[in-house]
Amino acid sequence: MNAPARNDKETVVAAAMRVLAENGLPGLSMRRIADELDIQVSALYWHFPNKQALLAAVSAQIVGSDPQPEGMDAAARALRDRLLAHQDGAEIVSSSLALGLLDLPVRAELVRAAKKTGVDAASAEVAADTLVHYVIGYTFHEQQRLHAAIVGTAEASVDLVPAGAQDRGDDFEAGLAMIIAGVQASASIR
Amino acid sequence: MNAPARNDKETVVAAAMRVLAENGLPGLSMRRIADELDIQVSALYWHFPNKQALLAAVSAQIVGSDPQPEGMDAAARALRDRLLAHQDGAEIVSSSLALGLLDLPVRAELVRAAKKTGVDAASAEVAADTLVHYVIGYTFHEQQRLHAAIVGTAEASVDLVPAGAQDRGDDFEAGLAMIIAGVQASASIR
DNA sequence: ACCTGAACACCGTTCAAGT
DNA sequence: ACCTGAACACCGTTCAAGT
Repeated sequence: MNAPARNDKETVVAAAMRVLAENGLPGLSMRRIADELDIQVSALYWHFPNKQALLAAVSAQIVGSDPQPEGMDAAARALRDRLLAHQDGAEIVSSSLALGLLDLPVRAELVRAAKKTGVDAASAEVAADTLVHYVIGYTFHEQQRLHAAIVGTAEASVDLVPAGAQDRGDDFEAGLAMIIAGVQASASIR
Repeated sequence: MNAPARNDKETVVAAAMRVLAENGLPGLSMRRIADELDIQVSALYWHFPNKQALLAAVSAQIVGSDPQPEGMDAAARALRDRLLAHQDGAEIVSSSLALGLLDLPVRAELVRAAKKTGVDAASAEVAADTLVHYVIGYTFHEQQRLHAAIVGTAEASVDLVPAGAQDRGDDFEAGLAMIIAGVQASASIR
């Protein structure tokens, strides 16, 4: 009855986002994405050369496009919020980034903000990368624990979760403040 | 001719380390480990409940046991060296750690060294975790790029690799110094 | 205590062929 | 330009049965 499915990169990525939201990264298989679109798995390979390329497009969607809040702290927090907004967001972005398949829009703002503290250009790049590694590493860890808590026996009392989440956020802020203090210390040396 | 294979956790982990060294994490399958030991895959499940548990034992081997160098910088460098000594070491350790299946011996020394700078106990924990996230995140990124460079077309000129590796190490040191400066700055505030 | 053999329910990727 | 259908070479995990 329906006309045969006609998709493009955009609709494929949108389907992948839906599968990710429902099944997480372990459930984000090419077959499940194809099922979501009511097409054969092999059809996906017309749109993307392989799964990593598709995941890179998903990553780009997760980290969003240009308008970034100003300042190292706000930019770092914005990245963290984007990652937290999607199941296993940090892990997906981490691997796309490591494979060099993803440009992180927030990095430019981190470099800009670091320079404003008075460090030289090379140090600003280092500061940006250090912050990115911290935010992704911290959030990855956090999301994995969340996943383990869900998969593991549902023994954790429900009312401990919000309290734990608050602590996690506080620890994130404390570590972030430490790194920013380090950047500023590097600036005042010169 | 041979007596039937009789293994324990130790020999299984040793076999896994050999498979990892030769094939990397993507090639570290239960079947390949079983082949290395000349046993059936199912036999591995007598020794470990699942693959993640086996990977946690591999991770423990990678990060080594107790004697750690003193000082935040030396301890962080020691962790990095351990990760770099094994293919995909950072990725394996990262996931075991996130799943709460691995104790990092170096963390205790990082906490101890942080306290020596004069920060309070809570800040010392935050400092240790921040450093751990940085080291693992940085090294993960580095090892993935290395892998991508090998898999990708062998177009990169060979003489650029040592130079690039040196730059990577320098950037690691610069970021490390920044975080440590941040810890010391936190200490001098109080 | 440790292993075999067979099965189940999946994977990513390729390729000729269709419209 | 986009999709089907079928195949290839794999996965992790379970389970009854053997010694």
